[in-house]
Amino acid sequence: MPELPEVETTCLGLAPFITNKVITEFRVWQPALRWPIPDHLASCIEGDRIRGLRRRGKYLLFDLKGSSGLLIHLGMSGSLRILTEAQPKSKHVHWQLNFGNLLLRYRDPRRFGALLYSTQLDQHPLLGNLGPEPLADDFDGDYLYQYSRRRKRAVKNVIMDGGVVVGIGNIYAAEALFLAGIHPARAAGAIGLNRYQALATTIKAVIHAALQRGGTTLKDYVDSNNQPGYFGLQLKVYGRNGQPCNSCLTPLKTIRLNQRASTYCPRCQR
DNA sequence: ACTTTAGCCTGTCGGC
DNA sequence: TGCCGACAGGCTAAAG
Repeated sequence: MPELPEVETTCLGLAPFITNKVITEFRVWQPALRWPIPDHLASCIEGDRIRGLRRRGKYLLFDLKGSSGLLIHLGMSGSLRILTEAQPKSKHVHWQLNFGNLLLRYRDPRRFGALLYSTQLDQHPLLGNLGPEPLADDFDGDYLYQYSRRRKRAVKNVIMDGGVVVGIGNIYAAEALFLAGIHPARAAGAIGLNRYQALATTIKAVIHAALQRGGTTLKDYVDSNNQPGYFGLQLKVYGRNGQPCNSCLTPLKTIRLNQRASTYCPRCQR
C-alpha cells in the first residue's frame, strides 16, 4: 500500500519517461474511483505537455499548461506503470495516458485512488489543509509539542492526521512510535517536549530509511517500472502482534485506534 | 472548535 | 471444498 516513500519512488520513476512529453490520448475504462474521474477530461488535457511531476504528501501532481494539472492519488492499491508498447489491458486498469507510443497505465484493484484535474492545481481543495512534509525543517519536535497542548487525542492519531503532518500511514506510525518508546494510545497533550523531539526524529528516520530503499512494499504494490517491490525494511512492530519484541522479548500487543490496528510493545512503549 | 465515525472498494485469509 | 466474515487502508463528509 503506497505510503509517502512509495509515492516519491513512483514520482522519481516516472519523471524521466514523461517529463516534457505531450499527451496524445487519454482513455478511461472505469471512472468510479474514490471520486469520479472528471467528465470530458480528455478534451481538457489532450495536446498538453507534462511540464513536471511533483509529490505533496501522498498526492502525485502533474503540471500541465499554465497553472493547470492532474492530481493523482494511489489509494491503497494503486500503481502507475510505464509501457513502451500497447499490451493487453490487465484487470483493474482504469485509465491510461498515451504519449505517442509510450503508455502510462493506472491499475487499482480497490479503487481507493483518484484522478482529478484543476486549472489551478495548487489551489485544489484537497491540498489546502495539509500539514508539513515530515522530512521538512518545519516539522520537528517543537511543532508536534505545540500542536499537542491541551489535546487529548491519542498520539498515534495525531501523527497520522494529514492536517498535522502528511504521509504517515499506519505502518510508519507504528514503527516510529516503537522507536521513540511512546505508547500509541498516550494522550498527545500528556507528552513532553523531549519525547516529541525523539518522535520527530524517529519519524524522519523511518521515512528516510524507506525512501532509501525505494519504499516498503506490501503485496500489491508494483513500482513504476514494474520491478518487484522492495521488501527491505525490517518492521519491528507492524503486523507482528503476539510475536516477541525485538528489544525485550515481551509479546507485542495490538489495540485499535481510529479503527486501525496499532501494534506496540507494552514494556518498551509507555 | 475539536475529534471520532462511517463509508468508499475488493482481494485475501482464517475458520467452520 | 466452499462459503462467510473480518480485515486491510487514506481520506472526507457527517456526526458527535
